[in-house]
Amino acid sequence: MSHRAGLDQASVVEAAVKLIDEEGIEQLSLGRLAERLGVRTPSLYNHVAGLPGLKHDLTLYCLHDLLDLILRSTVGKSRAEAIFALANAYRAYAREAPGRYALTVQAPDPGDQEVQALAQQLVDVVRAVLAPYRLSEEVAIHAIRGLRSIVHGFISLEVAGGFAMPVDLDASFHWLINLFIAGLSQPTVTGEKERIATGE
Amino acid sequence: MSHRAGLDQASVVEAAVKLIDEEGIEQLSLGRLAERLGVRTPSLYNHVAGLPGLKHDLTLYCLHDLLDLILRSTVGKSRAEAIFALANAYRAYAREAPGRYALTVQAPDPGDQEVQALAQQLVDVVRAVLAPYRLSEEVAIHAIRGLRSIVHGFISLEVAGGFAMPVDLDASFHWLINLFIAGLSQPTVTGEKERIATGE
DNA sequence: CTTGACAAACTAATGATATTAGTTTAGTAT
DNA sequence: ATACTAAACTAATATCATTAGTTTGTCAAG
Repeated sequence: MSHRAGLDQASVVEAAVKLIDEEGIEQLSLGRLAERLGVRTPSLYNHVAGLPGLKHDLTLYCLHDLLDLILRSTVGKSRAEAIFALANAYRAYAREAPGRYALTVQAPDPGDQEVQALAQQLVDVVRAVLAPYRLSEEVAIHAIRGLRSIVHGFISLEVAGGFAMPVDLDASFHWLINLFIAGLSQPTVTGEKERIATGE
Repeated sequence: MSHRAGLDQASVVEAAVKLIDEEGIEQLSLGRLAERLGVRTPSLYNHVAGLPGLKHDLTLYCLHDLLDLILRSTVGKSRAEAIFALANAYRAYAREAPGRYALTVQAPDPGDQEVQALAQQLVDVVRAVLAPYRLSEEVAIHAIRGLRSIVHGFISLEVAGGFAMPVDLDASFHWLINLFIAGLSQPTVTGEKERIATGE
């Protein structure tokens, strides 16, 4: 039975997802993956374009995964409820599958149309969630970037173990999202030009 | 002149800093570093404890570097001015030296006292900058985590090329920091609401 | 001035890793 | 049955980190 293991691109990518979920993203190598699949390393080249190709395929897989989760979490909700749902879904994904989350954040090749399209769809969900606040086009972009920064920043520091202090992480996350939502409803933040020095 | 290159730990670490500044963190390898120093790879083991040891030493170097910059940027300032100064200094560091910034953020080994101490000093600067807002101990921790998340999240997405839209990044960053500051002065965010509700 | 110790550099070897080239073979279509 | 295709293989190369053991500057003590 050593010949014809019956692999294809999907089964290889799925095995890789299992590997990073169980052993972490840093343990991902073609050798380990081949071992799990009962196959020699070079055989994988029949299904993925080497390690870079595998990572690309994995990124696509995880972006789909995450997009699906985010969509499900926010459907039928609006305003604060939707923002909390989105933020919590992101954070839950990163906690459950840190390896997969890392793949969704890695620097996308600007020339990669598929990845760009999925990343854009994620941005569009954030945009839709913020739509009820009726922000100007420019402020809307600030807010999209802001919410992504907050969520990603908190999650990164959390999974990296950057928060050592003895205060509940859920409470801190909730507090921060709440601060963001409060800011969205404040005219001084959302519209009028501020006059605070940038501190050069 | 091939023997006795006259290296020591400091010169090796400094050469590594130059390497990651010029070629990026992903190009850091003992082979490349040795080549730059005109030495064979194993010779580096006389000065650093392999690649992990080198990264540890580099992390220490960069944390010192960043802490110094942050301290200088905020001295003599308070409140909004100090927060903007801190945030801008962080962001400037990450833009000028992405490789070095990445080292300051990588997951610290909980057992590493030196790194822990420096990370704590950075947190203390943030705490000091937020002190004038007279937050409760718990809210202060939320705010410290929040500001770190915002700054780190924005910077990460920015250097990863995650912001593709045609709106000025400086303006978005400024908007977000401004939102945070506005939130700090809002009773509903900082926790006054509960105290009022309990009749104090 | 010689000598010996130490440390800095070396060579050589090992083991992971990714990758390519070329070969065998199973499954399928003609 | 035959031939094509694609999936798997073996073999080889290159890069990287690491360890072991060896040579050789440098410097200080006699």
